[in-house]
Amino acid sequence: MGGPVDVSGDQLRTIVERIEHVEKEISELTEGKREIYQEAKSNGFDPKVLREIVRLRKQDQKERDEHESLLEVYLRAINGACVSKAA
Amino acid sequence: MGGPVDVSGDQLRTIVERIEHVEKEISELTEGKREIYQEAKSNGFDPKVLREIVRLRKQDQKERDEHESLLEVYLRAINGACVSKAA
Amino acid sequence: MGGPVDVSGDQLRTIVERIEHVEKEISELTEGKREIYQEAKSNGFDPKVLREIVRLRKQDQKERDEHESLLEVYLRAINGACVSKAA
Amino acid sequence: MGGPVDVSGDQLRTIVERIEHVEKEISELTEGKREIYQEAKSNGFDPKVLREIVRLRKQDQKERDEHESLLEVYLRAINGACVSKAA
DNA sequence: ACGCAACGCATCCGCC
DNA sequence: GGCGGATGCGTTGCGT
Repeated sequence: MGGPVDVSGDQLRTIVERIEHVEKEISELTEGKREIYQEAKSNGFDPKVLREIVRLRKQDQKERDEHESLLEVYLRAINGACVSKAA
Repeated sequence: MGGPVDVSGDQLRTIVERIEHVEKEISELTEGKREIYQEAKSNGFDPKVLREIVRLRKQDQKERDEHESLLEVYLRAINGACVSKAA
Repeated sequence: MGGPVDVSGDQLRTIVERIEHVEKEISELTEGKREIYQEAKSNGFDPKVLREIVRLRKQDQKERDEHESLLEVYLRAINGACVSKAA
Repeated sequence: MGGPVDVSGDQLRTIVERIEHVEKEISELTEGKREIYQEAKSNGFDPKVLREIVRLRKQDQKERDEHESLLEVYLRAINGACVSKAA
């Protein structure tokens, strides 16, 4: 224990403040999101269904990405060494 | 300080021990799972591919379930009040 | 089937896109946050401790706010509910 | 194409099923755990406190002390930030 | 040993 | 004000 810790004090403070700043921005955006849902609801849209739609679209995209990488894994497994006894 | 506290004390102890017991069982099973993977690997199976397979099967099942409940949501939305202006 | 449905369809699409947009912004900021932690770590800071600090400071701030508003309530009660800032 | 592949296929299927079985058991135990907490709650125990107790009992005393002192050092560094290179 | 990913936990918000 | 669901955090386990 000694000097280095003290030296880090300023760095530490900067880091923490940067994190806090970005977290503040995130929570503001989250708030904005909530307002969009509220507004939609007041226009007669069911928030639950809206969330479901958003969720599904996100998931579909993700699956597409995964299938791609999965394919890669399988191809490598076939070319490589999936099973030793079947070699 | 008197009886009631002691009664709660016993109950509390029982509860905590039950939880700890089930957690112990879980960690033992987790250990067993790890061993299965190890064994499979020593038999020449690529653990990564195995995990991918397990994961996919789980996901497929999940999706099936979700689609079901999703369908329900949509049907209710149609019968109910998804949009007021389009009514 | 006719106009009203299309109108709702457009509204719906707009809503969904707005939500997706704000979610994209959020995930970008989250990414930025991750990078800050990474950078800090590479400078020798323990991320876990950093997170703990951020968490504690948030909590302290919250308590401070609560305390402040409580104080305000008390002061207003004393003054007879006419002062806004305890001036 | 012939025997060996089929043999591997059977092995593979067996492995996957064994894994899925143990995972099923795990999730059932997890469910049981949840029920214990529910039951405790309905008997007037605060789940949060229960979890804390379990957590504390699990946690190694020594590690806790180390973590605590490290945190303290950091907090002092942030409040202080006084020295530049050697205390 | 590090980084990534999945799981479970704690918190928060909306609903009842 | 309690409850359930959704979101974000933290932890643990896995692969590299």
